Amino acid sequence: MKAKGAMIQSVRGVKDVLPSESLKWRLVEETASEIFTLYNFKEIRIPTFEKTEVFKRSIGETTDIVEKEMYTFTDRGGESLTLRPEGTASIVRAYVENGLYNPPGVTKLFYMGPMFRAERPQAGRFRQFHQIGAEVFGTDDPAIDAEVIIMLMDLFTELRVPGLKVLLNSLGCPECRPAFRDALYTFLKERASDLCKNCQSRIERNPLRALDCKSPTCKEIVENAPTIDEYRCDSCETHFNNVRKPLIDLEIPVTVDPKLMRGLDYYSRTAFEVVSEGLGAQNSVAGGGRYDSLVEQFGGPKTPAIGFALGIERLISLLNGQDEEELTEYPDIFIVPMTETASLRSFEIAHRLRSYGYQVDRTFGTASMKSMMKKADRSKARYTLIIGEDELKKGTGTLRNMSSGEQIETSFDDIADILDEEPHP
RNA sequence: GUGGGCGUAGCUCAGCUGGUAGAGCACUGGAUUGUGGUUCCGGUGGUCGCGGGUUCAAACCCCGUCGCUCACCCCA
Repeated sequence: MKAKGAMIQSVRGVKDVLPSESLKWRLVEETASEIFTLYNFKEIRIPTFEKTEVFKRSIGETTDIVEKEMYTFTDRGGESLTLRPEGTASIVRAYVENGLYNPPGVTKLFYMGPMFRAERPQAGRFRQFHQIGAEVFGTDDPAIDAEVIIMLMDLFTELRVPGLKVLLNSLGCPECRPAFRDALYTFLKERASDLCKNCQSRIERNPLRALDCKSPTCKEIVENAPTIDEYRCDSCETHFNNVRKPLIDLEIPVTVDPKLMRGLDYYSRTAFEVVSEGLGAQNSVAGGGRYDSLVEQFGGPKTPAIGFALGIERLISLLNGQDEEELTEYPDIFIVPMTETASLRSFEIAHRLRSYGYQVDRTFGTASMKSMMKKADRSKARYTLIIGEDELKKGTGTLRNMSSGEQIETSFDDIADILDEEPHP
């Protein structure tokens, strides 16, 4: 590489999706869109950045995301804007702003796109990453909680992702959670000196999070900590049971995990996470839960809601080694024009074949026949159409079947018919 | 922000106790005046991440720096 200008690298933690991967992305996005449509979800497209306030108000001031992970900048008018670190906040803002609660009823929305968090990158974690998410507004019927989880698992099943399980918990509601929180607080406070530094600071800020600390000593201590089960009110308990029942009936691999907490402040009741082995330390492919007071916080009418988001990069890494060849679309026909005149003539032929829906490519530039055939071979086209002096005189081309090596001379008008007769492999 | 590992050809990597660079793949030409995939022969391609130090001599040792990567925190 003779570097005249120094190479410019991409920003840390962001990735290019190269052609070798992009078909998998399309498969994931299209499949999600199809499955969600089966459940009558409608797509919503929201901006990539918002007023910073949108995220501060929804995600919570003391969460890591808001405290240190947001890409925030000041625009020309002096207003603080932020590249969205997640989708739900924007969806809620859009739901309220556009009055989607009218007419009243259930609103089912999905979205996909990039999210931004200024974290240190590692396996399965990027600064720009992509999520597919879905949100349902307007009902707290546990049936919708179950439906949303079933829909998510349908997507994974359709994509044939192996070895997933759903971790499920209910975080309680504003009625019962405070009591649990207090109990946990005093429990932790009494043992503060034995906890790791992180958990010590969690006691005041967000004691719930000490429950899924990975430090061995904390794990041991927390083993005997009070759990939400003991504090859930009757209505939360019933709700939780009714979320679980349909999942069990449909044999969705659900594990109740009383220690499953959510990092973001807005969750209540149902919380779930879909985890996989083989993702490294970041083993969660999707996460979601219920947020019954967020719409109100955004100035809308009291509207219960539930949603989830899945990480596209993580999902795709679970797809690796699966059917990569099958996904790729190779040309049906590759044209090798041997002269200038042939090159000109091939425009017309290629154009007609494409209009019939065939994928067509050709050589560019001058090269030996041998090297042009090599290019044809590498394109993995089913057929090569050779057009040289002899053919031009007769108005024909030589059509070569690249797997059998058979070739026939054909008039340009008949090529499409010949391709049609051959079933696609 | 903290810690570990790693930066050698386009890619994957080798390079012993320091002696001024190698393989495979890829690319390209030929064997085969208009025919690819196999084989054989040849060729292009490297300021060994960058800067400094030690030394007669550094890809190799030392210091710094940048980048990548994994992990912690946390999350998708």
